[in-house]
Amino acid sequence: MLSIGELSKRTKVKVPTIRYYEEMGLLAEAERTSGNQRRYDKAGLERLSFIRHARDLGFSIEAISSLIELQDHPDRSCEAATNIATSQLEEVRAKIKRLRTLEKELSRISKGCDGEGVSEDCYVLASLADHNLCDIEH
Amino acid sequence: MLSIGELSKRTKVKVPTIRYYEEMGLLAEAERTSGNQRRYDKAGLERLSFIRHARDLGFSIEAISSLIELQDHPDRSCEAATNIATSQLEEVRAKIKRLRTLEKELSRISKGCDGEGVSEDCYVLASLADHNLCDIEH
DNA sequence: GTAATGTCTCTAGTGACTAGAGGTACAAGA
DNA sequence: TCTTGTACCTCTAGTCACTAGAGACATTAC
Repeated sequence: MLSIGELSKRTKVKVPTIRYYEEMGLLAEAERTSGNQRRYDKAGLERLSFIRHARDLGFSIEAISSLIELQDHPDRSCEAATNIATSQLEEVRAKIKRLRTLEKELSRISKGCDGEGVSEDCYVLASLADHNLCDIEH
Repeated sequence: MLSIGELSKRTKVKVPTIRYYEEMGLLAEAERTSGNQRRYDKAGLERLSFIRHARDLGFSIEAISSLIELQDHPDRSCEAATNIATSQLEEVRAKIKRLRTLEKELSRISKGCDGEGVSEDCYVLASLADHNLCDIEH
């Protein structure tokens, strides 16, 4: 049985975050010692690893809740899991697209000014003040 | 002179957000009518447009504060502005990089399961449970 | 037995807003 | 001039996914 600190080290999830996940219902309430401290078994470790991995991939707590629901019912169709993963993928792609636009614009703005002048003539500030100076819609 | 609602329409910044920016010190405290309602002039409109544009480009409130400081002191070197823009660009690039990794991984996971089986055999769930099934470090 | 470290609960803070309650001001039409 | 409807005011609390800190108790190593 692992203490919360040991579990934290193994999963690289911080101690308060583990407690937070328990509060949010992602982790089952842990067993306790006579002194009221949490103890975790292999199942707890695996579930936390699952959560951590899903969070790393950007899934929301809510999405992870749904995925765990499915995990706990191995007989259910996995369509829902695939849907969640697909919509997460779409979100990621949309974010990338938007960030690429920002990147272009920022790089153009940054290049426009060498930082050697005075702020009155700064192209960075001028660009931010006047959207018409932008090449791209954003 | 514009009411807060008119300013909101022109800049596409929501009314409570305008009040929030004032509270955060991004916008100067607006003039008031005898009945205590905010009124804005051209300078207010321009400043809010600046803020909105910078927020659209992902600058934090804090970064925008610094940029406004510079705007208000046209004699200062614009090096700081260029630095802020450059570091924002770097952040955007780092985010894109990370999201691309996620995209690859999610797309691989999604493709691995057609959603037609039962969750016990779902590749999406298996992948999330076991990081070793991942191709890429993330 | 004692000291150091770990753990407990609870509250509050983060960033950038958003929502809602309860009350007041303003503009347009009768 | 009065009324009605909309806009506006302040204030508090909620969002997401944690993070920080206080003050008290438990465990472990020596």
